[in-house]
Amino acid sequence: MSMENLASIYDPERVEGKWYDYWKQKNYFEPSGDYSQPHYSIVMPPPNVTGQLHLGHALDNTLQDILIRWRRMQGYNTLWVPGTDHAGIATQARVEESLAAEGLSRYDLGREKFVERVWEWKRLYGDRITTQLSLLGSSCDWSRERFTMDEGCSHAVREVFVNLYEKGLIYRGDYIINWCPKCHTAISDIEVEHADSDGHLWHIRYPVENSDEFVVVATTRPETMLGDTGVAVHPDDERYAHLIGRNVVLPLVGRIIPIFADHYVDREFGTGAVKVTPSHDPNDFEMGLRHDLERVTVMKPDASMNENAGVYAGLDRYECRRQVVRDLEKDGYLLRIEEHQHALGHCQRCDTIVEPMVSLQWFVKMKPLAEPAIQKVLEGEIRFVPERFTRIYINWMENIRDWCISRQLWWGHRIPVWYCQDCGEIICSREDPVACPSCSSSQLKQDEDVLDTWFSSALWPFSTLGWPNDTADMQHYYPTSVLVTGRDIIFFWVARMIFSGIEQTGKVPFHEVNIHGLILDAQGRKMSKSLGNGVDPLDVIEKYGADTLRFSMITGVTPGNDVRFQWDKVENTRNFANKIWNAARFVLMNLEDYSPIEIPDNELTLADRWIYGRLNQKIAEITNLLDNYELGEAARRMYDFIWDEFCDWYIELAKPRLFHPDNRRDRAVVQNVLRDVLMQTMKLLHPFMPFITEEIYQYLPGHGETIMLEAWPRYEPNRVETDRIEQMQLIMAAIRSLRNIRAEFNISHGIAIKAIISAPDFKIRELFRQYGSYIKDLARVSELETVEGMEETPQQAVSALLAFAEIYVPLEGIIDVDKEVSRLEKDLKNIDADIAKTDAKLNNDSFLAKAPADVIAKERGRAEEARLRREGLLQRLQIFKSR
RNA sequence: GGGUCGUUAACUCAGAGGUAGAGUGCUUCCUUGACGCGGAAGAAGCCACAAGUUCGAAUCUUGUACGACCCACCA
Repeated sequence: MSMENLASIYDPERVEGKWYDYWKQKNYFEPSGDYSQPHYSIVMPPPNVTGQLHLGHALDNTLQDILIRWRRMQGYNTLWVPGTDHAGIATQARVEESLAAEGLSRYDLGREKFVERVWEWKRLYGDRITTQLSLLGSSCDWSRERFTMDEGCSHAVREVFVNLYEKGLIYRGDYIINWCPKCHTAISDIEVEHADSDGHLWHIRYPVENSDEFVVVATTRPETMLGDTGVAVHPDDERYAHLIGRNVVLPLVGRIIPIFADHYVDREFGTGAVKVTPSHDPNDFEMGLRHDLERVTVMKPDASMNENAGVYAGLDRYECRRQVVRDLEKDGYLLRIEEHQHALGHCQRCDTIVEPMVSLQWFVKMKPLAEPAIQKVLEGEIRFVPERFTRIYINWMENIRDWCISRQLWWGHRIPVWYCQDCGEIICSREDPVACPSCSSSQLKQDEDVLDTWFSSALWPFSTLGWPNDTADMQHYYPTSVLVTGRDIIFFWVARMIFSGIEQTGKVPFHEVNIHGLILDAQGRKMSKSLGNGVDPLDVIEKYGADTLRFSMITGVTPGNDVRFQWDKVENTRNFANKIWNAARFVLMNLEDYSPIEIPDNELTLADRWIYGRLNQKIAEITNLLDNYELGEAARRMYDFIWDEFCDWYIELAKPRLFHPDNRRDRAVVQNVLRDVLMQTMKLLHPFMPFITEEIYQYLPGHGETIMLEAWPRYEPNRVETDRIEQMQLIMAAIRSLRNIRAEFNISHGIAIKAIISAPDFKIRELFRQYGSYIKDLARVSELETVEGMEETPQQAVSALLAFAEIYVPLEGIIDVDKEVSRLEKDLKNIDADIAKTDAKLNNDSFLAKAPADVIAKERGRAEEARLRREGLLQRLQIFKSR
C-alpha cells in the first residue's frame, strides 16, 4: 500500500463513519454465540427516547464500550443491549410544549389523540439518540435494541404489576404524596429535591375555646392553616398540659379543633405547639392517623385554593399566604414574624415547589422487597465499584419508604386495573378483562393513571432479554455481568433494579455495579440548561473525533469521582491521536520491503528487548487495571507508553537501523519489531480508541478482518528482561545527560561532540561500548571513548555523573568556567542532601533492625553511589576553582 | 443533623508506606528524511493544618479548617 495517500494530519472524519458501518454490517456487535466461552453482558442505561446525547451519556457509554470491546477481544461471548426509555414526564412535557406552540393543550386533543401524538414524536426523534451513540463508536448489539414501551417491555411491566398486586405488595390508597402543581402529577420522594431557602416563621395565636387563653403556633406555611384540624403539643410540656383535650377556634375559619398531645412535637422548637394540617404535611398526616383527625384539603391540583379555603378559594397558594397573613394581622392573631431558613422541596423535573397533599395513589410496599436486596449486596452477590457506594445503597434501602408509582400522566404504562362500574369490583389482570368476574357487567373502567417511568426501568436487565418468557437470551446472558452508571441514579434505578430482579427472577440482575461520577464544566459546576454551560459531545466529535472525545473523558480519572470537561485536554488528546497516526505512518513508510520473520533472541538488540519488555509490562498492567475498573489509569499508561517510550525512544533508535542498516538482516529485524509492537499496541488501545486503531490495523501487514475480534494481547513474562531494561535505562540516562550539556552550553545540534565515559566496572564499559551507537545517534556524539578511570580529569571538559559512570565532554574553548562551577555546585548541593538523608536512615538502628533487607540494600547502594559522585564532583570543582 | 468526596507545581488533575508525576502554561534551543497537533533541555511543590501509628507518612488513623455533593418530616 502506498503511503503518499496518508496525510500527516489524522482526519477522524474520514475514518470513523467508515469503520462503524463496516462493523455493523459485519454483525461484529452481536454475541459470538460461542457458549463454551463465559458470557459477558451489559444492559445499557436507556437514555430518553427524545433526548439528545450529552456528555454524561458519552462518558457512561464510553466506559461500557471499553469494557465490552475488551472482553470481546478476550474471547468472552459478549452482549451489550442498547435501548431507550419512554421517560414519562420528560417526554410528555416536551410534546405538550410543542402543542402549546400551536395554542393547544393535551386536553384539547384528548387522551387517545395525545398519546398518538407522542408516539409520532417518538418515531420522529427516537433515532436521534441512537445515531448519536453510534457516532461515539458504541459496539452494542443494535439487533436487540429495546424501548421501555415496546411490546415485550410492556408485557414485563404488566406481569410485574400483577405479580406484586397478587402478593399484596402493591396497594392503592389515600396517603400524603408529593404533588407537582406544574406537572400535575404525584411524584415519588426521590423525585423531590430539597433546597434551603430563606423564609419566615409566622407565630399565630389560636384562641382556646371558651377561654381568654391563646395557644401560639408557629408555621412556615400560614396558608395551610385553612386546613388545620388540630393543634399538637408535647405530652410532657407543662406549659400546655392543662390545655390537652380542650379545643381551639381556628382563626379566619372558625372551625373548632382539638388540642392533643403527641411525642412528635419538639418542645424546643418554635412555641412548642404545632398546628396540624393532615392533608398538607407528611408529619401532620401521620399525627392525623394517630389521633383520628379530620382531613381538610384546601388546594386544587394546580395549587390554587379550593372551596374548603372559604373566601380564599381561587387564590394561588402564595397569594393566599399573603392574604391570610394580612387578615391574621388585621384581626390581631399574628403575634410576630421570625426570619427562618428551611428546606423546600422542588420538582426534579420542573423545579416547581412541590406541595404535600393527600391523594389517592398506587404504592409499592417496600420493606419486604428491600430486605433481600440488602442481603444480596451484603453477601457479596452484587459488588459496588468503588466500594464506598455500597454503604450509600444500604443506608438508603434500610430507610426506604413505600414507593408511589402512579402518575397522573397520559404517556406511560397504564395501570392494569379496572373498576366495575356496577358492583365496584377491582380487577387487576394480565389480560384486559371484558366482564366483571363478580357481576359479569361489561361496564369496566380502566384506572386513568400511568406508572412511574422508573417502574419499567427497574425491569430493564431482564425485560430486554425477553422475560417473562424463558428465552435463550435470559438463559445465556442473565444475570448480566456489570451495570455501569452515574452515581446520580443509584436510588432511582440501581436500587430498584436490584429488588425487582431478585423478586421477579429470583436472581440478582448483575454482579457488579460500576459507578462513575458526573461531568462538570471547566469551573467545576454541574452542566445544566439554565447555566448554559453544557458542551455538546457531538460538537466535540465533529471537531476532534470520537476517539478523542472518549479518551479525553476517561484519562486520569479516578473511579467514582466527578470529571471536569476541559477543551485543553481534548486538544491534547487530539494531539495524541495525531501522534499515534504519525508513528503508524512512520512504521508503514518503512515497511515497503517487510516480510515477517522468526527472530531468535540473540538477534534482538538491547532496544528491541527493552521495548518488548516494556510492552509486556504494559499488557500486564493494563489488563489488571481494566479488571479493576481503573480505566482512567489504564488509559494514562497507554498514553505514556506510546508517546514516551515507543515514539520518543524506540522509533528514534530504529531510524538508523532502517535508514543505514549495518546489514539487511537487522533492517528486517527492526521492521518486524516495529510492526509487532505497533500491532500489539493498537490492540491494547483499541477498546479506548476504536476507530484510529482499526484504521491503522487495516494498513498493517498481516492484519485480519477486524481488530475488534483480534485476541487481546497476551502477557509474556519471559519477554520482560529486567536486567536489559535497566541497562537500557542507564544508556537513556547517559543520552539525557549529554543532551543536557548540549543545552546548557548552547551547543547547536549541528555540532558533533566527543564524549568520554569513565566507568570502573568492566561490564558497564562493555555496555557503553556495545551500544555506543545509541549514544552517538541520539545525542549527536561523533566520537565515544570508554575508559576505566581518568588518569587526570580533563580540564577543558564538562561532566555529567551517572549512577555507575562519569561522562566527560571536552569543550575546548567553548567552556564557560563560571557556568560549569555553578552546575557542579548545584549537583553537589543535591548530593549532599541525598547523603544526609541516606545517612540518617543508615545510622538509625531501628531502621536497620526493622526495615526489609532489600530496602536497606537499596539505601546502602544509594549512599555509596552518592559518595562516589560527591568525590568526583569535589575533584572537578577543585580543578575549576584552582584555575 | 448525619454521610461521602476533595484539598499535590501557576492552572486542571493522576499517583502512592521507602527521596514527588502528567497535560497545559512558562523559559531556552531545534524547519534532524512520522508528527510544529512535533523534538530537546529546563524552572516550578514542606503533597491544607495538627496529633498519632511506624524504622520510615505526601501515602495509614483520628481530629481541625475550607470546598463540593448526597441524605434527613423540626412545624
